[in-house]
Amino acid sequence: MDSDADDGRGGGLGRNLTYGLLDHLGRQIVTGAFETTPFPTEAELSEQHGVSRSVTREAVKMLTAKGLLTARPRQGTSVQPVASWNLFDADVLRWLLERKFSVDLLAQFNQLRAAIEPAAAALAAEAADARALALIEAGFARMEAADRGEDDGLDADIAFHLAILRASGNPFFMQFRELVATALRTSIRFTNRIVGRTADLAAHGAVKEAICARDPARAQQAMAAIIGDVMSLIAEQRAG
Amino acid sequence: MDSDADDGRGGGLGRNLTYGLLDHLGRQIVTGAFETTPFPTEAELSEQHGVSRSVTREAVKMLTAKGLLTARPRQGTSVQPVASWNLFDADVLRWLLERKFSVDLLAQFNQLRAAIEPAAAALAAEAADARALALIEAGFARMEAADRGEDDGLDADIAFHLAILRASGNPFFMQFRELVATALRTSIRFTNRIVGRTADLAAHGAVKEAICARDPARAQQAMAAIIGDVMSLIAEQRAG
DNA sequence: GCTGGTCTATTTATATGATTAAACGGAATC
DNA sequence: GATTCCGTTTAATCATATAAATAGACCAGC
Repeated sequence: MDSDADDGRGGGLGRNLTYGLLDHLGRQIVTGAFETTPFPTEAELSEQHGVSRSVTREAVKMLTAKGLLTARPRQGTSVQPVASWNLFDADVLRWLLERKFSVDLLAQFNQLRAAIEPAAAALAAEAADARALALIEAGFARMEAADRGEDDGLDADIAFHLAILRASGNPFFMQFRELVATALRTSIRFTNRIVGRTADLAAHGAVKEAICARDPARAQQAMAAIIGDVMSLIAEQRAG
Repeated sequence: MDSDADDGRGGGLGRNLTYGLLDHLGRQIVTGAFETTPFPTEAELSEQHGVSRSVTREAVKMLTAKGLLTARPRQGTSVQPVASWNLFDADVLRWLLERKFSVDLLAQFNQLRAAIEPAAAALAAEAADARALALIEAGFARMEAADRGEDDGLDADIAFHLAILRASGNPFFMQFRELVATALRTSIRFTNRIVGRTADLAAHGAVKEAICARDPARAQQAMAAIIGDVMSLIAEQRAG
């Protein structure tokens, strides 16, 4: 308990010892802390972090459920290859994006967005009910307000994109809500000149209009333009 | 040769008591067993399944990590709303698809495939290396063999689609490999007349050719045609 | 020397108990 | 009526013991 290794308590994530350890180990794993050194045994983890074996085991089990670890008797606990990590777990994605900040990973995530969000916009144009449309319009209104300096640009942008994913009516597309929010929020440090620009406002408005007009093709195209714009800006950052 | 990802005992289900309980509870949750009745307490779970509290707690922690449960002192453990389930966890998806067999869910998953796989095919046409191309060709060769009755049609179909996702070079697209495999394998009972048909062979060949020719647009279009075909067949099943 | 089995040490897996902390209902209080 | 306080319930945590699994050392037999 006099171990100063886990003094980061009190943070929002440190809801309890298990979640604190989960977060700590998750970060360590994605930053490659155990690429050269073997993953500690239960006893070592417990001692290093000053917690009981129960806490250690439950944190390890959660990391196992997220695909980061595997544990076998006598062999010990070891980090799984990246291919088996569940990148669509919000915790895992956050750890990955927060680690060093990988522009490559952000670019790859936006390749995914380029596939997902236009399709979601098209579905939304077909299937959105009144409530979903209202949320999209509310999101856009916030972006307009942000443009006038009356709201937060990032929050407004996120709200708009999440509203469209929700309006798709497809639970698999809705699943990306948390991931997109995480990615946008985590990457703000790097791309804060990108989101919330005036240029975006027109493009977002075009998406909103197309969905309200029940025009899937136009909605898809307009959303593709937004993501394409973001991707080219990331490519610029990458080059220069 | 036979890369048995699943150990003899049904893929880690009966690997130990914790995984057994995890699977059992996961199925119960997605089938709605606790929609009316409250989720049991630790002590009740332990007693009902004849296992120790350690096993119970660790299984609950894994289900928590997958977004199915939440636990708080005094309030007990309770099932989370479906919106917070991690549908991109292979276990969760399998439980969902196996439960009753939901055609709606299968249709929605194929809406996702319609967004993902054409984009992956386009990326593959741009980025695939020699090894990735070889895997795609091997997958197609297996489909041809299956058409002659010399291989399993489902396995061949899965191998082909997974090879393209891998060839995209994007870890987020690769993430869908396990999910697509799970969905195809689980839905075979329902759609076994769909996969492995002769008509598919030409469409799959077109995708392969386009990727080998480094033609992203054509690869995307050809893949979209395949998924579109599957979707219309599901729609038929649904109607009739 | 090689082959095959056994034995042992190590580590996770499981069981069990006791204690602590958090959340909530409701009684007591103002 | 709102607030404070207390008791109950339950998960959270700690601690310890035993079981199971297995990698690697060891050993017998040929």
